[in-house]
Amino acid sequence: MRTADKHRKIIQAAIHVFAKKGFFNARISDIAKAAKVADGTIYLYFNNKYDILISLFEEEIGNLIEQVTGALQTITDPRKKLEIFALHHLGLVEENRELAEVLQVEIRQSNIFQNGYRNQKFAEYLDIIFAIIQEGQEQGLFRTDVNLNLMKRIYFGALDESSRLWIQSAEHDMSIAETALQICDLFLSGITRRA
Amino acid sequence: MRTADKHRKIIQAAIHVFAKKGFFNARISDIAKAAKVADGTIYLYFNNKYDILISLFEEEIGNLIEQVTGALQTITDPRKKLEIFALHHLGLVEENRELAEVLQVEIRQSNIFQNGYRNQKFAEYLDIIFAIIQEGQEQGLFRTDVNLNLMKRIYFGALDESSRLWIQSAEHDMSIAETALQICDLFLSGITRRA
Amino acid sequence: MRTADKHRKIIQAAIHVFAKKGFFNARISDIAKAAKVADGTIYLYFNNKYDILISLFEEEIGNLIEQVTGALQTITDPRKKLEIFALHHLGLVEENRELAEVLQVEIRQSNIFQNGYRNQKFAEYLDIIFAIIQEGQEQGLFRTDVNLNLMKRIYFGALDESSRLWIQSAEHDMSIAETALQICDLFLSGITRRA
Amino acid sequence: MRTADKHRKIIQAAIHVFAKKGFFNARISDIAKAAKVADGTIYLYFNNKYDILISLFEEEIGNLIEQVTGALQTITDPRKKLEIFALHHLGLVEENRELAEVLQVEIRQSNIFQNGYRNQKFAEYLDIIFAIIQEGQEQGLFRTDVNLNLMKRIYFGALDESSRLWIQSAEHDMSIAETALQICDLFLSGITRRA
DNA sequence: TATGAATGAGCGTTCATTCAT
DNA sequence: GATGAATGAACGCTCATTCAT
Repeated sequence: MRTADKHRKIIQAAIHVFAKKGFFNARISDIAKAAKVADGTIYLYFNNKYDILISLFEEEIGNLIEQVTGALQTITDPRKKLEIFALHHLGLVEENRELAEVLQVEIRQSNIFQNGYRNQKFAEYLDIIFAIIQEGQEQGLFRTDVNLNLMKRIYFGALDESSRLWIQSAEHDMSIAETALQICDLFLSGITRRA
Repeated sequence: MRTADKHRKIIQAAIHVFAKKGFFNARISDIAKAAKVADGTIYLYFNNKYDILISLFEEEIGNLIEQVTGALQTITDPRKKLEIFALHHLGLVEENRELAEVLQVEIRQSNIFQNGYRNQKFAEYLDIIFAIIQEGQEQGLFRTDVNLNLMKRIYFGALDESSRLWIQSAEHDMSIAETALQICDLFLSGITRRA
Repeated sequence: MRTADKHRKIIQAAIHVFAKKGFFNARISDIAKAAKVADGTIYLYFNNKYDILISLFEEEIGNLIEQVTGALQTITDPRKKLEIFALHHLGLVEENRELAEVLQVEIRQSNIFQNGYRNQKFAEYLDIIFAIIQEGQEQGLFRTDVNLNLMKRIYFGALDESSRLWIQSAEHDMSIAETALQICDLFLSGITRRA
Repeated sequence: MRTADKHRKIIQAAIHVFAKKGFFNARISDIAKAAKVADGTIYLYFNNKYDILISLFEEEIGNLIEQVTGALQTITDPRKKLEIFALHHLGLVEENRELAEVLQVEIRQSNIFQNGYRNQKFAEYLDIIFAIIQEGQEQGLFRTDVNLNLMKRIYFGALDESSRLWIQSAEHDMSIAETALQICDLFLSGITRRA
């Protein structure tokens, strides 16, 4: 438990530091200080600086997946499911803004790791959208004339870019929930099958 | 003229190197080698490494804006305009894939510069979408119940995330143009005012 | 203690390297090698290269001041005090020739630091002479028709230039102590009040 | 003539720049800009950066020697000669303050040139004092119990340190001429042979 | 001669990582 | 396990010098 605690503490510290400075501008000593451990201690829990980022991704997106999946469990209407997803995805900005920033910014950098690391968890996360839309298509609710993988990306892209807008703006016209609902509404209007 | 040439050559080299390695993993000597100039020569044209990235952004997005604006000039239908924008935005992936990668990845990093640099050109680029949607609203074509700034971001996010998908994938279900048209179609379905 | 040791070790190494090459020709790696530490270690003890020189000045002149002040403690005759000062000042050439060289050469460079660093310790050192002469004047031993600050500088200049002569020369007509006594004698003859 | 002119112009510019920044902090391009020539032009007149400093020394001290020697020509009394020398040496601070600064600061750095350059002209300059004192000794005016080379250095050191004081101070108790006279008076009192 | 763009060796400094305690 | 002092490879940037024009 001790070990798990310290691992957590370092990840939390890393989220804080990466959010503020970005991965490359962040120093191991910054993270160590924020985690209130010695620099060397970090290397008892992680192989290297990149490993912190990878672990952070896997664990935090894993959590997200769990939460979203849990919230979707009792829902049957794919349209409602898309709404839940949107509320959760944007909700992260309020619940854990720093994590949202880190995931948004660093997740993109396919070349952040010069080795060929692929973020499997992120793919899983996107697949939640994929499954929902597929389900809707099967129920005859959603259009089938647009590529499914593309729709998945469109929805995610819309949500994520809006999330970034929210983070960057000082003032906001709408609440984060309202934003999520509008995006979902627009998307549903777009993908709904019409007579 | 000589001077402008070398400036260009260095920017081109930087696009190549940043696309491959990312800004932080890129070395000045990598760029110099790619541009076939000496390391020191780079500093005759740019103040520092960050300045290369900033210049790259401003110039290349400036070019994009010019091209898109030019292509939109003769079009009157806002729906057609959105299509043109999509074709151009995604078209960049084919025309200049490396530039597309750099703009996508590095443009996000609000904290890449620890000073408070704001990418004015990028805002201008997004405003093209804003203006089109606004025009459509004024003509009674588009919904007005969704926040305009949000719609702008939704469209851009959808396009950009799809662009990223395209870049990352080895094989593709559709052509880049087809992808653009599908995204536009979906978005138009979503934002179209209905009786 | 370990820490203080290494600080000392680096200062000693810097004295050695600065004496041989001068501040600007000296390389951090030269000092590191002479101190038998890694280059980076130096930056655990000093902010930058200039800081090494500043610390060196402050500490070593501080030591000098302590030694001279200690030696003057029991003396009452200002004339004897001037002699003691001369013996100490020139004595440094024998005791720690490299330090003498560094202090002599680099101390002058008011523009060595492009920022406005003022060597407070050096002023303190000169003030020892000032106080002695002033005391002699009060006792009616020394002339009062020559500006006191000027006299201070004359004595110091004479001693220091002689010190430089000694360092530069391969062979010497007199011992360093004899030199000090002659300078003192000459100065005393010059400043003594006559009937 | 053209050539000599440009040579002069560069030397003058170097005096200006070295005085302000010091030899090592000075850039060739600073000197070129001050001389209103191109960087490359400097290398048509000087072998390298060190060569500028060496030439500057030789020429300017050569000028000094000429001037002082000229002024001493008609004087017979060695005491008067020492006074003339002092007035000239300190006079430089007023006539050409920047040159005075450069000569004072950079002349010391025996290790400024990592090769073994010896400043012959400076030795000549000091020998003027040597000759005067020797003459005074031969005329029975000056003490012979103090080493002649030492006396030379004492006088020079006193003058030069006073010159530095003058340069560094914002306000002055006395005129530069008065200062010179006081130093000379003190020195003469010190070296005068007494019954 | 004169220019100044181009060169590239060289150095101060940083910081991820190690390891003796 | 935990520490943090020490390491040293690595890199951005500078600037004396060169050379094509």
